[in-house]
Amino acid sequence: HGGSFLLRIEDTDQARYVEGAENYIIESLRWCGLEFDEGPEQGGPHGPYRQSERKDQYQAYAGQLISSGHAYYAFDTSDELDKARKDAESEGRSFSYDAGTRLSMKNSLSLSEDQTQQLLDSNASYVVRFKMPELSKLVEDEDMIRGKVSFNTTDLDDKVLFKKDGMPTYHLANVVDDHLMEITHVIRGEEWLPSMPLHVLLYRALGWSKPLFAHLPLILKPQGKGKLSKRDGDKMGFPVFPLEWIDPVSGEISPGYREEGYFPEAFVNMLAFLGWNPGTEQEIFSMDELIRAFSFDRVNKSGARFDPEKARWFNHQYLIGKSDEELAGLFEPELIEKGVKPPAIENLVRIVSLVKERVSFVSEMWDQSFFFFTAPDSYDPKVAKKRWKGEVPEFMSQLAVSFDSYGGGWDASELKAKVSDLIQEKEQNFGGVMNALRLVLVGGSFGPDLFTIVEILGQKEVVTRINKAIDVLGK
RNA sequence: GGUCCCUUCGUCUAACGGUUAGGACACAAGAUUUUCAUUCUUGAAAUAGGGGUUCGAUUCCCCUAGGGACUACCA
Repeated sequence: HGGSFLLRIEDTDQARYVEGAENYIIESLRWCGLEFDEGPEQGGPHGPYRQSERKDQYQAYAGQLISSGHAYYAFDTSDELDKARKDAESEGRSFSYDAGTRLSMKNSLSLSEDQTQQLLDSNASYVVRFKMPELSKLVEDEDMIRGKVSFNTTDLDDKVLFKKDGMPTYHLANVVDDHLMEITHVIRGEEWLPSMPLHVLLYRALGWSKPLFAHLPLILKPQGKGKLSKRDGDKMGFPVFPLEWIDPVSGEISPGYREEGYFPEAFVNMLAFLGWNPGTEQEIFSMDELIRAFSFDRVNKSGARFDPEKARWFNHQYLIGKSDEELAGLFEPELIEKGVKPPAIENLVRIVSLVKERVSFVSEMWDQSFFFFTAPDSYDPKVAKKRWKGEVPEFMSQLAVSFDSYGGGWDASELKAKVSDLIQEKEQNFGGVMNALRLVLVGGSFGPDLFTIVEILGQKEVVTRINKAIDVLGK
């Protein structure tokens, strides 16, 4: 839409302050490629960007709401509120601080003006509550995703707008800041839908025009009931956080998509398709394509179950879309970590091209290609039993001699022709020999084209491996 | 419990009154192949149930059921 993207930190709950959380949010957005134009670090015309630094404004607006009759002081202690809740519960009802109960509570509506003033003067702690209109009134608003959504004011309660610690609640801070910071679109999770009428009423009470609302569907657990939680990821082995997070207090580590080896493009693409689709059969979208294709009318209303398998698939798609050179660059550090000296870059590029189709993550390339870098230290016993028998060991030693004395061009097709001739000459079974040679070179029954492996390993190494296998597996 | 939102293959979803209900993931079978994968082909798989409205409902309305969210001086 060509607008500005502001990052605002909603840190009005001082009790829940977490060291490093703000930085984590910023780093996560950047990793995803979501660049914001204004925020706490770089500043901008709508600052400050932390609500804790905008504290002064909220009190003024709370005061304005009180003078205009849209809000009131409440002096109830938390003990008194607990008691009211308990009393209601014992009668089988649930307590709601609303038009029906507010006059029996301790607030500037039930108290006289003098009493209220006295409490205020004596520095009694108080909160400011929104005075929900008591007449049954329909609050309707247009949600960009859900269309018309309606609530009745008689079902709504008097929410706290301003806390006794001098900080606003989300409801007040969000409305005030969105107005002051000229926010045009409020796009948030569906869990906020029940708060929409309160927010609409607040905009009206303050005499402001409201932004557009869009309530997005939630991400649900892969199995079972409810929305996706960190526990589901731990249980099923997938991350729920974009970046690894280490809790500064408990030290608990939550894995991240970045650390698991997901490409940010794949992560964003996967997420974009949870609850939205372009209406075409295209599934792989770059950030630019996503920006161009996205529209609210193609966002679904119902929650979307997260599918870890599909997430893997997205990563696979991006992996095979990358150049062999780029992947080789990403794979090289893994080799060093495994204690392997990386081969010449052109060889590594070639190896990568052979295995990229087979994996979803760079980290999986090692399992598919280790035999290019290090001789197998064991032979799959099942394969050995099946393939290393009869005349095979004898033929293998002849093959070793033949490879050793080979003086022609060392490339896959020539070698294949040469070995085929030898097989025919000695009346061997082609498939049987191939499988045995594969066992010798890679240690099992897997891997890309065998003669390509032979070519890449080189004359000396191939001979060494054959002789080693004869030693280990016997003649 | 109350309020609000939602409901198409196992999962993500397409079809904005007329389609043999389409695609993708996962699954199964077959083909290819020197192995394992890849790839290709094929298959199985859905309109929650019941009422309306209509010539005609996946599509519009109502009820039921199921799911989800909220119900804090948290966001």
